[in-house]
Amino acid sequence: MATGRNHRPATRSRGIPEATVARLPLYLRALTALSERSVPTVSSEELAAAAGVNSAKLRKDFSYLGSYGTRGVGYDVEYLVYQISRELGLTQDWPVVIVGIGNLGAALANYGGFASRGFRVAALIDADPAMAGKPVAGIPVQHTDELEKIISDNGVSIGVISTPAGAAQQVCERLIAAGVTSILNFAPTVLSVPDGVDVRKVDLSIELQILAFHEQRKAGEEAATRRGPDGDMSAVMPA
Amino acid sequence: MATGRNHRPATRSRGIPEATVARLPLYLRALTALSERSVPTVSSEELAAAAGVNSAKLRKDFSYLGSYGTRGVGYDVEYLVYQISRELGLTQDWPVVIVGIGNLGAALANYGGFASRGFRVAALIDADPAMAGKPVAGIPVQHTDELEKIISDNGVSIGVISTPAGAAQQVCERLIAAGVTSILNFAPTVLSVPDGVDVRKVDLSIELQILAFHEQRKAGEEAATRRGPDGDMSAVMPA
DNA sequence: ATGTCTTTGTGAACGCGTGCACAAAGATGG
DNA sequence: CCATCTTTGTGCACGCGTTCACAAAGACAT
Repeated sequence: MATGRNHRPATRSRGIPEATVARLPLYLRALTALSERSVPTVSSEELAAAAGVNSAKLRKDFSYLGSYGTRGVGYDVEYLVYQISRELGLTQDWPVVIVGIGNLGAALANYGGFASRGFRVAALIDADPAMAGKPVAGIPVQHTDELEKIISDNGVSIGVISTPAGAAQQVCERLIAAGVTSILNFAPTVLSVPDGVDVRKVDLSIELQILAFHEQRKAGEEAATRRGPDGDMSAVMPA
Repeated sequence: MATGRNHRPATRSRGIPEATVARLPLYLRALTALSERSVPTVSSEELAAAAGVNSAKLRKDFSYLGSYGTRGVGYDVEYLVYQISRELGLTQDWPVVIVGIGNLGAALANYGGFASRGFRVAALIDADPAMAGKPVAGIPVQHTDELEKIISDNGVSIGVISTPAGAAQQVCERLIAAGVTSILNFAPTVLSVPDGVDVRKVDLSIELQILAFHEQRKAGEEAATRRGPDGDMSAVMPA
């Protein structure tokens, strides 16, 4: 059992760096917007600005996918949309299940971004019997007892966990046992998963705490300038 | 106007690497759990396992904060909880506003993790006049017109954006003009912010797409195993 | 056809983050 | 007081990711 996020050594699959993969959806979004405005081609500079990254980085990212640009002109928008979609596996249909239909789970079920790009909410699952049958976002909630059957019947390989922290690990294990190999975890816990299972974590509280750190630093910066960078903190030190 | 996430060069504030800052909340959570079970001390090995990281990494992370451990024994749980809380700025109260009270915004307002650690939801703001006054999570929703007044009256420096993508940039600019310097963005857009403002992005759709990429790779792997690690993919290449 | 101009693709250097491996430090027992 | 044992703190090497800077490639005008 490997613990936590899958930090596989040398994650490079077919030579595409993980950092690049993480940016592809960003490019894809910008390109889709251009495509809807019927823009035929775009330069690395323009696209980089739209995606909020450095243009050299963007070109290097694309170079991992192949040489899809034309020098002196730029990139063909439609072609690039197709190539990135294919690379990300969005040309196929990905059924997902959402487990834990509380406030967050319901919000996820209603989130339009899921359905938009190849992802289909195959089922909503909750442990509360009172929820069973109740429709959320037009999909009836099913009870946890059905979990294994739902996964195998629909060929689900991606699961979303939005349960309370206490239930997450157990749900995770059941999902994996039933055949799920990718998990998006919203519960504030570290999940232990076997090798070969990918976990991505979204933790609202952690994001806020990171912001608080920087915020505090900004606030303390003017005061710290007085007597050097390392203010004396001995007053607050306990015995 | 810098575009996108604030990738400040040399983000190290007081010598604490950004990667370490991102893990501190993880350690804090594990330590809090230990504290509640009245565990007095913990070794780097144990704590690392609980947080899902390498023990060497954890020790190096703590070394940036100072020498808070005792060789041969481990770390004092209570003391470490205090030190990390202080470092993250969680010993003070952070009022936050949530702008955009749709499904996601409501879920965030109800999320317990916000209130738990020094974060207080000062106000919920929505552009829909029909929402005004309606209580969500016990807090009455206020109209966007009040945004500037709310920010300055409450001394808010952290804002959460959970509006549709189209409204995000405009909301962002109003927040910043009113005094907000840290933003947690749930809208699927790249935000342009001036220097000195921190933006963190949470994008559900992007996380799913990254999972899909790895999922697709796994699916293609068995086929690729036949003739070496770098399977020839020309069959699926379009003209 | 040739020259100019634009934009891509990439070699190379640099910096950050990670993990190993070990010395130093302190606890504990005799 | 000394020896042993545990666990921290860190020097060092390595690899990934980012960025610069430029040569190669192609479009386009003349």
